[in-house]
Amino acid sequence: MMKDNMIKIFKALSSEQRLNIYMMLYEWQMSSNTEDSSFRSFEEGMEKCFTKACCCMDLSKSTISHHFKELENAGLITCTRNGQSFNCKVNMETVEEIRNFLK
Amino acid sequence: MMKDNMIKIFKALSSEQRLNIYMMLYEWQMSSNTEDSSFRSFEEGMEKCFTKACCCMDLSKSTISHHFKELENAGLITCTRNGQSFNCKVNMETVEEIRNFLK
DNA sequence: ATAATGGTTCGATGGTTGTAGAACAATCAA
DNA sequence: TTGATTGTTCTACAACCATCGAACCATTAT
Repeated sequence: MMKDNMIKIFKALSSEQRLNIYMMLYEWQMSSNTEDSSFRSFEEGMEKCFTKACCCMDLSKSTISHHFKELENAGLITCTRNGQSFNCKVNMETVEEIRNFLK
Repeated sequence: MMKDNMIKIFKALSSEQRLNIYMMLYEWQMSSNTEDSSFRSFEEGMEKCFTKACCCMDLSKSTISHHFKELENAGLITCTRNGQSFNCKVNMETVEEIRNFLK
């Protein structure tokens, strides 16, 4: 993993709000994997995570949109449009690369 | 590990210069462990790392001092005064805690 | 005592970032 | 078609941050 990427990643996780979003996504993803989600493949990712995030957090839509883009740009999550909203999934490979970077 | 600590840590590592310093310290520490350092205990840490950092980086002393403090404040390194200069060591426990935070 | 060395602290400054709101675009429902 | 829902983009602003130089403090050497 290039150093510049690591900087982007650390920067993305260094904002309280972004870390909140990331942790929420992480936990939603974990729990949705054990719940009844047999109709939805893992690849599709969590549904309506933007909307859910907006409900949980006291921030404007534009700000939350901005934060999602930062997380995506850092490679921490991947978002795929699905009609009006989008689905989103945490990139476990990136998490693993951070762990490796830290020896 | 508290979330607030993680934010501090990520913030500390999200600056290019600070990440440079941290990586230098890390590598100095690793190499000094395998070299002839039989007279110096591990606990004492790397000697004159501030001076060494000043030589390697094109930044003013005050800026480098500031960055060292940020790394120390985040718990990533520990500095102990030794006369005029100080010794410094990377906190491996903190690295391990980041790895654990990332599942 | 005086000077030199190694870091720290302070104040200023320019750049970056987090945030909101308004206007917009795209999709869906009636 | 019209209106509602979901999210994006733009502009603006305040807060924060990286950086420097100067003045400073503490330790060591002369």
